[in-house]
Amino acid sequence: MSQTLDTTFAALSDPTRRAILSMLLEDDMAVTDVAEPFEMSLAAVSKHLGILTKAGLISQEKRGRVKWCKLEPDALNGASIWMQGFGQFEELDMDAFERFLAVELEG
Amino acid sequence: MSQTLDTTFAALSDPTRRAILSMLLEDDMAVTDVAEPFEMSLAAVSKHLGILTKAGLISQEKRGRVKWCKLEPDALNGASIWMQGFGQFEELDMDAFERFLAVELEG
DNA sequence: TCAATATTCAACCATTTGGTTGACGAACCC
DNA sequence: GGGTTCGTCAACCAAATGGTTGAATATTGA
Repeated sequence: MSQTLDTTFAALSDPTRRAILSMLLEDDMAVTDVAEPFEMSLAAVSKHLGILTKAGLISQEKRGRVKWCKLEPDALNGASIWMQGFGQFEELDMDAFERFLAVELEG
Repeated sequence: MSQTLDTTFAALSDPTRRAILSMLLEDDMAVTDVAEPFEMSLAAVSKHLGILTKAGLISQEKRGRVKWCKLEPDALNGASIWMQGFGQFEELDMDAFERFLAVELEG
């Protein structure tokens, strides 16, 4: 359990990986398409996807020669419960969330 | 902002640091008392406290020769908003949270 | 069949991380 | 003043992290 929180939070601590999760919020994507906006090698993105997969935050399914990446938001439940214990956070403000994502994605 | 999420999630990815935060949920503590339950040097715990302080998750105030550590739960707001955007998580279940902490603390 | 596409693997590298130890500076108490 | 307690600093170490490149593996399409 503590192991799970370790890997979940560690996976979320990298901006590239958080950006990938945000992208997958829109729709499932192939590895090559996930990698496209990033200024790093495909192999590096593939590693990030491996870390996200190991953390359970995404799943990958190969169809033909392309591997599809899918967000698995339930993997955040444990971490969310843990965090919420530390304060009564405001109700989810969807506008605030989208502002967050906007700032994150523009770098 | 993204910088903040980096340091927040990175700070939370270590089990010792999460345990420290849980301890501080009870009450403010001196550095030596924070270190007591851990099987590592005081210097190591001091480093962890430095990381938590830099992430804004705790604050430290020196009174006399003892330095008091205080939880700063508001520092979790940003991360919480970010996470909640990925799924409509259940309402906070305090029992679930306490079970989490129990498992974490017993190792 | 053969070239192109999609993805990973393996080896390598620099930096960061989490820990150690020993010395040090401040504050307290006898 | 001198020993004790509180906490950090500095130097060091092993292991993990995030990136690179080049070769390898599948699958597709002409």
